[in-house]
Amino acid sequence: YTGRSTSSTNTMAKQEKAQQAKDAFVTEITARSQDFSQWYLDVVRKAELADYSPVKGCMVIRPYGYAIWELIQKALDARIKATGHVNAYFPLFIPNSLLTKEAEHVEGFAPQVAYVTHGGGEELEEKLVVRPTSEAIIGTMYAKWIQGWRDLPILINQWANVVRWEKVTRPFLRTTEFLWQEGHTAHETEAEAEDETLEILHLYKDVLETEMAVPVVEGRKSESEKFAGALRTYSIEALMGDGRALQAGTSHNLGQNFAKAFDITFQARDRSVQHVWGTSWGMTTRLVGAAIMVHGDDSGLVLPPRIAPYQVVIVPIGRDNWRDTVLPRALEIQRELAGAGIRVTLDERDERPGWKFSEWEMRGVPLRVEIGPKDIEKSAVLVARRDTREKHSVPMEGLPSRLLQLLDDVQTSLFARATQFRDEHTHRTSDYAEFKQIMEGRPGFVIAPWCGSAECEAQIKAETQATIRNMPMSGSTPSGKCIRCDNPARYEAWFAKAY
RNA sequence: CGGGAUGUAGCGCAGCCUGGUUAGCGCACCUGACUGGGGGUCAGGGGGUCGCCGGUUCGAAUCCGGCCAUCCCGACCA
Repeated sequence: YTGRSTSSTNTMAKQEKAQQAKDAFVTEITARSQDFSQWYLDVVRKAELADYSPVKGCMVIRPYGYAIWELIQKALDARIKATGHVNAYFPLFIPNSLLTKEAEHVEGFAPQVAYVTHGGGEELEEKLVVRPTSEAIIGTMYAKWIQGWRDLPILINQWANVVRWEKVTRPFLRTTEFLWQEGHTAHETEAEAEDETLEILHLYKDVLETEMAVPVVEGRKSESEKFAGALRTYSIEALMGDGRALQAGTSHNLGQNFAKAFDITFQARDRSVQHVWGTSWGMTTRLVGAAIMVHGDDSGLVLPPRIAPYQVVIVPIGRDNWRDTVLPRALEIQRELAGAGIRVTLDERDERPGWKFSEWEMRGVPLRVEIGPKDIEKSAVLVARRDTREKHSVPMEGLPSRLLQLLDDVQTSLFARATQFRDEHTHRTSDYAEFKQIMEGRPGFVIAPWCGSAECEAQIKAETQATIRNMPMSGSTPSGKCIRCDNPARYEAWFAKAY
């Protein structure tokens, strides 16, 4: 932000001045096209979504950012409950010995774990792990709670914070501490666990697409990318505005791995004693980052109405005594809209209208209602859309239903726009030279045949920085050779450079 | 964790190289007035242990060391 003109002369034409002020503002947020990463950080800070704390990698989620998270949470929680799950809460601390019970699990998480070694002024006999995820503690409890097949399934979710000591952090996308929900279920059969894993995956996709207007690809993770200790991991993957992919949710079929490590057994219908089949799945505050990076533009945040803390902002406009003439009418409209179930705020601060317009645009409010003397005369208001920036006069009569309809339109068109962008940035090739060429820069997804070997996967990553995001279940089985080697292709894999 | 950069008021910066009154500027903020349909004008005002700790010096924002945090580029992850 370079600041406005320091000149106090009145010689500058009014228009010129306005333009200069506009330019000055525009520089307040780095242009998205110019530096996506800096743009993202600017939006997070200027829209007051989050702020840095004194602890490395730990952010403060500010009220506006938290409100977005709460709306995502609410939508997700409702779906989790509607599918028969219940919420509970497990402890933050896990005895180190429990984490180490599942070999792959501990190997995967050990480097990222924070420990508590002292308490009450004394060194602890056994250090405590600050949970990076809760399989260990929940598995331990399930072992106590499950005796016979009638105790199954157990379908528990928890909303919690977890800590992973990340080397590189970014607000929302990767923080040392983050908020999430983690579901942990136990089942009688392998098939049931697999059904559960996929049901949740579909549920996650629905939340992203319906609530957040973010299109995602559902698929299975490769061995190297799967969750530490899982049998199979599935994910939903979204494409950000800079052409990089973001894992937006994961669902794991744990098989009997954790059941065996934690002795979670039950007596089956045939009287035999068996280990349960487990799943775990989670989505995190990272989703807020996804919403920013998928929909945002040069002016800042663009929020899909369903996760917008304010869906409509009313900006009163007027002369001299506007507080007496315009404000009462604006308050009336606010009440009317709130009564129709619209999340609405009225900006009655003593600022100039243009200033307010820009501010609320930066904060991504989907619709702005302007009301001034001219509108009152016509018994109408001006409605401006954040996504298209169109501005129309709309009669006050029937305003709530008209706005509800517009909010739907915005939600739909944001999804359509994001889907189009994703599709335009999804390529398909079976030629490695072409693959490498496409992967220069930030192209989005590249669909390519893969033999399934970890070696090819690692080589491709080393040579192009691209990783296998997942292998969609809907993908056809390819007939030719692997993109990199001469072995027959077994999977259709979606590659991308990822966050 | 390696390579690079940065840290001075809420934000953006100057000052540092060459140590020396009371640390400066723009925006933002506060008070008042005029204004008000895309970031307005005038007048007056408040706000800073110069990231933290230590060293050198008569004297440190400035020189030296350590630490912390942030950003960018790589290796690891939601």
